[in-house]
Amino acid sequence: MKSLAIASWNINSVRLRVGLVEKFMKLANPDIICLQETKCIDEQLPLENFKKLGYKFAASKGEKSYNGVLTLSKRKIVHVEKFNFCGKDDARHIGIELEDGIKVHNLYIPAGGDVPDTKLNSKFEHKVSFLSEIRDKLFKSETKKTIMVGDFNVAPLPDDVWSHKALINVVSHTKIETDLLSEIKKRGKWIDTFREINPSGKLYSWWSYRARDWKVSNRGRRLDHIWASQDLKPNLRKVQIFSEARGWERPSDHVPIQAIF
DNA sequence: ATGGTAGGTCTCCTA
Repeated sequence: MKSLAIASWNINSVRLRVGLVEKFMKLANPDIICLQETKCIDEQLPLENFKKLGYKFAASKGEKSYNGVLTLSKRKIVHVEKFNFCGKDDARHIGIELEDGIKVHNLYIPAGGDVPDTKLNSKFEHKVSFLSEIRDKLFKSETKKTIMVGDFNVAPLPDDVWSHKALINVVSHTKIETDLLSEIKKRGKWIDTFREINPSGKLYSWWSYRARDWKVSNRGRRLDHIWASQDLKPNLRKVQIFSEARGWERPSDHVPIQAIF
C-alpha cells in the first residue's frame, strides 16, 4: 500500500478559517483532509486556495449555515457517494473512493443537544437514530479498505473525557451513545486508530469555547476519530492530535487529527 | 449548580 496520510477537522466555518486550513496543510501535509461544519453551500467553498497547495480534488456536500462536509484530496477521486440519514437531506456524510480502491467516509454526527433523553429532546433522538442508521444501513457488516473519519460527537472511553464521573450523564459520553458507537465498531470490525497506538491516556480533540482558558482547565473530550477497517491495521504507522491548533488565532473548538498508513 | 463563547440566515438558531 502506498503511504497515505489522512486528516480530519471540524473547522466550524471553512470560509472564516480558510487560513487555518492552509496553515495545517503546510504543517501536516496530509494526502486527504476531511472537514466538517463547513457551514456554506458548495458554490461558496474556497477551493482555489486549496488547489494552490496541491489539493486538486474535492468532494463536498454543503448546506447554508449548518453542517457541511468537504473532503479535499491530492490523489484522484474516482467515485463519490452521499448518504442521507434519518430521512433528512442535511450535509453530514460524503464518501470517496481513490484509484487504489481505498474508500474514505467523512462524517459529521449530530451533536445531540443538552438533555440525554430521546423522549424529551428531539436532537438527542436524532443522534441516536443517526448512529443506529450507521450501524444498520451504512456499515451493516465488516468493511474492507475503508477509512471512516469525522466529528462523531461521542467520546467513547473514560480516558476520552477530562472526567468520566462528571460527564457520564452529559451528551457525548452517555452509555446509550458509547454503546451505540461500540456496536458500530464491533459490527464493522473497525479499528480506532488512535487507541490502537495509545490504548490509554487522556488526550482530547475538542475544548469548549466557554472555558476561560481551555489549556489551563483542560476540560476536553476526544470527539473526533479516524477508524480503519481491520485489513488496514498492519499498515497503520502513526496517529497525531494537533492540540496546538486550539491555541491558533480565532480557532475552531476542534483540533485536527491525522493518521498515517 | 451555574453559566460561560462562537458562527451564521444574526436579537435566534446551531454547536
